[in-house]
Amino acid sequence: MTLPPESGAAAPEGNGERPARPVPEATVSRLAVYLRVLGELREAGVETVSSEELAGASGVNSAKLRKDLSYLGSYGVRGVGYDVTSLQGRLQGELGMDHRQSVALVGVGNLGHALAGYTGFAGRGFPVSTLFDVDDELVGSEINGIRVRHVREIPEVCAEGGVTIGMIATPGPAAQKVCDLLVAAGVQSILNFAPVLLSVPDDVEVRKVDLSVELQVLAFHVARRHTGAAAVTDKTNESVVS
Amino acid sequence: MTLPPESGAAAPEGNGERPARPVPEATVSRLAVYLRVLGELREAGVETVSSEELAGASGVNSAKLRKDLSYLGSYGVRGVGYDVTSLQGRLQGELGMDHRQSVALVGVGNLGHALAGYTGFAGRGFPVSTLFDVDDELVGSEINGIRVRHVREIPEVCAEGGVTIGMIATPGPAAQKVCDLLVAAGVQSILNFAPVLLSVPDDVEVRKVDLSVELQVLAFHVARRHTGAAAVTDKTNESVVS
DNA sequence: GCATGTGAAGTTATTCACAGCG
DNA sequence: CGCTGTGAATAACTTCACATGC
Repeated sequence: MTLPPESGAAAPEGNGERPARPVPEATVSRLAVYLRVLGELREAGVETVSSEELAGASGVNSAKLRKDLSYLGSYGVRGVGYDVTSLQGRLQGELGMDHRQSVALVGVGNLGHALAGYTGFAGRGFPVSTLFDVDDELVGSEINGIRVRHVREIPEVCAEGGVTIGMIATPGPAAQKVCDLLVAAGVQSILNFAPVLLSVPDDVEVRKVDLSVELQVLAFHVARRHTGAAAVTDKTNESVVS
Repeated sequence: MTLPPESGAAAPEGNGERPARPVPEATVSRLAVYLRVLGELREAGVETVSSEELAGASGVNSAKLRKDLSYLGSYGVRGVGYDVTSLQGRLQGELGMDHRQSVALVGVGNLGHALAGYTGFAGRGFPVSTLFDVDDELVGSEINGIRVRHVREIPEVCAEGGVTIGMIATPGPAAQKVCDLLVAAGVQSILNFAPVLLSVPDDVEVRKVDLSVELQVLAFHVARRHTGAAAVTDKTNESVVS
């Protein structure tokens, strides 16, 4: 039985905003992608999409998309498709965009500086509200209009500012210490760019972005091609063939 | 039948360096992590690790680690563990680090600039050898000692330089065009930071890093906690509990 | 008629648990 | 003995295929 543990009263509507469904982790990241695509569609004036179209624009197949959306309940119209605006709203709610999200970034070095200025975050509902660093040269300065504060201020500032998400872009050796400070400040979601494994209480969610790992996976495939082997077990490909 | 499809004529060589095993995609990214940890261990003077230790330091459980390594053949000693140096060498080979990898980065804006200066790449065997941009202000200048060239030069420069991996850090709208140029130049592995779906021939491997998606996944979990729900189906957690 | 929503089947990945070897 | 290596069991995820309902 692999079926979604259907949590009791389904309450299709009324205004029952909460089927309390257990969304698979793999689905969550795709929902974020669908949400971006829906935004583009809406800007383009599209009012309705079929699963086929939305899936195509998101790089997945339509069955997967429908299954993903089914975890949120039924929001499509048979024979027609999905209303772009209302599906967008539904996804925003599901992905926590109706709560205010406030992001703190620790480590304003090379990468951190770029992240602080990355317009993609604010544009997508994740304004970086505070910057932290240990470097006294930087503390007190402003980057992209945001003042850099000293790492030791993390506890107060994060609590005051209602920070929900912390990003760590420090050198590896500093990351755990910073992480501990964030956790102590009540931050329960952390995006870690430092190439180290963070230890956290298990009510804290950590996601790691490791750029070297990404390159290494690509290098593996380069090597495979030269070895002439059929490489990997996988099958993930809907790319448009030239 | 889940067993490795054993690809026909196995060992062309004398000393069986290649079982021609089909490494699962999920395993590949973890191998990259193990490789990093092994490097750290070696620098710390450690000569032998058990699967338990290496797994702990990598954030996975030991059964998974052993299974992962088993795809490369047997390199451990029962009752003892793995020799750090030789396992490191084995992984480097498997991950294509014995081929020369040369990385081209397209888009030297906010994020691209940071990537160009990211020491983690060169340090881990992925020197960024060439930068490209369309901005005439940038073309001709140097960043981190690397000259910025015009995007239209991609074909020649990539071919000459033997570029094996392309990184795209342009704004979304430019990404597909850049991607086409890279592909035309023979680049078969691309790391895409632009928030768009790239179309490529299916002999080209694309990996996408979407920072907003990462944040959104975290936001989802933030929202879940406030909803008090048991959230997700998943179970991916080996974080050290405080 | 047509596209959604979903059980059921298939595939891939993880974990268990223990045989086998140093 | 202890720790590796691995079949067998479990779980997660994907795809199929079709009944369902607009």
